Amino acid sequence: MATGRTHRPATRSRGIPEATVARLPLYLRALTALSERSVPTVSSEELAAAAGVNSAKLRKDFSYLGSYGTRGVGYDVEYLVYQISRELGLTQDWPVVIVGIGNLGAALANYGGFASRGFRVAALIDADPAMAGRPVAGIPVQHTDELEAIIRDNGVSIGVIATPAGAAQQVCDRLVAAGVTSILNFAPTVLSVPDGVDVRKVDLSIELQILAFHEQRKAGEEAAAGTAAVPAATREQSATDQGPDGDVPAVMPA
Amino acid sequence: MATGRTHRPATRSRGIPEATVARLPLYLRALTALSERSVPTVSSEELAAAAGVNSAKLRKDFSYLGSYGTRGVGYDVEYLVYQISRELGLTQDWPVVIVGIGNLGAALANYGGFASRGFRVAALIDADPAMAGRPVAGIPVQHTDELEAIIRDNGVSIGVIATPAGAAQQVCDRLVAAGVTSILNFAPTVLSVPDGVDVRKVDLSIELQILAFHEQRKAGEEAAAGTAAVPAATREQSATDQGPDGDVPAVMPA
DNA sequence: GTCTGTGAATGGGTTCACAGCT
DNA sequence: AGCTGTGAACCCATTCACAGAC
Repeated sequence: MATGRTHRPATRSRGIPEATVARLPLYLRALTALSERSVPTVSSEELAAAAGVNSAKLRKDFSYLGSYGTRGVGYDVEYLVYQISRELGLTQDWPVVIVGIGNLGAALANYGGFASRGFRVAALIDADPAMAGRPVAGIPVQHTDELEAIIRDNGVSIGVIATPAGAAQQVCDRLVAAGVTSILNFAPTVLSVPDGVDVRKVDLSIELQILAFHEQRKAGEEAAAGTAAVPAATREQSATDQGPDGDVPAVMPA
Repeated sequence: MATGRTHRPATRSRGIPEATVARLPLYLRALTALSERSVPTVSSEELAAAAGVNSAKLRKDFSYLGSYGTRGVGYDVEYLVYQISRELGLTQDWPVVIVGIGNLGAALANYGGFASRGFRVAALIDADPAMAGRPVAGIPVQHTDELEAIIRDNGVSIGVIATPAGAAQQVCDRLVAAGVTSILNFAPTVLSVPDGVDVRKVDLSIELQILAFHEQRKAGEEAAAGTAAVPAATREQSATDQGPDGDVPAVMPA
């Protein structure tokens, strides 16, 4: 779209590196913001700053998708938005179910970022009969008994688990048995799944513990450096590369 | 504690790899579960399975902390729990503030995983005057105006941002100015912070987009492989190595 | 015999630096 | 002259495989 590029993807080889995949949503967000401001083109330097990465990495990442830029000029914003969306599979509609409608489940149901990027909350499911029928974010909560039917009827392939830890594996098993092949797990447990099913986890307390580690380190160094060697420097773009596994999240086909 | 080990940390060199740090909380969780079941020792193989990693990685990780195992036997559970806790800085109390008490903020406030691991919610802060005084998770919400005073009075160094994207940078600036040096950001924005401040981000929609990418890939391959080449295999431990930044989350001193 | 701790080998990802297109 | 695209170098992380401690 936009400037009619005549490129064919060329090296449409298999395999975009996992680390690159994990950054595509970041680029997409930055590009969407530019698009809304009607900015027509952007350089790797500018876009990298907006996404919080360095420009060499960004160019390398884009090189895996194809040659979508123009030397001496930069990237066409609209065109890139389209290419990345397509690559991520966001040009199609993904119905998702959220299981476990506590505070977190409700937060997820209300989260605008889903709907805006091709994800549609097909159903909210909770084990508590008292929740049944009650609407959350305009969607009525259904009972766990309906889980299998909901998955099948809506062709759901992505499930979100926001239950307590104790229930997570059981819910996971049922989701998988019913046909779900991608799971986003917020429960603090290691889920086991069959081959071919992807699991990504988000764990709030783990993130805090990692911060605590660095925080402790800072405190130690400060003490070691005499009294007040506050390094507090000038405001700059933070890199915070938490990538795969916190780290580079390599979602692997289990 | 437990079996009096006489080791000195020996190679107590600087620098545990970031990828290792990101896994320590995982090991700690698995160990805590074993501890509750009063299991005295555990082999690298068993513990690795419980944490969802392979045993070579686990042993290498532990080797960075020191030689805390016993060849031919395994690791003393209690002793390891203590060592990892200490390494992560969880033997001290970390007061945290949560800013933005919507559904997500409330979910975080109610999340048990915090309190159980040395984190104490020192205050909940929201910009909406209507929220002020209302208790969430037993803690009264305070108005944003109080932010600086709360940080200073409680010696808070870790802040959690659960506000809408638009408010996040501003909140971040105020937190940093007031003395916070570690931030966990749930708002879908890139935050810029001065050197010396760590930021980790958790982005729900990014995780879903990564899943969608793999989901799309699966669908494509399935189609390519004729009709129904469902690989669905036997239930096994899922690796799902999402490490740094989704990837290996390298929290870097910005 | 068992299981840890770790050098060596391998593999991915990031960064550098520049050739090549506009 | 400017900015992309990419080989090459570098660095970090994972995996292998075994020596060494129990």
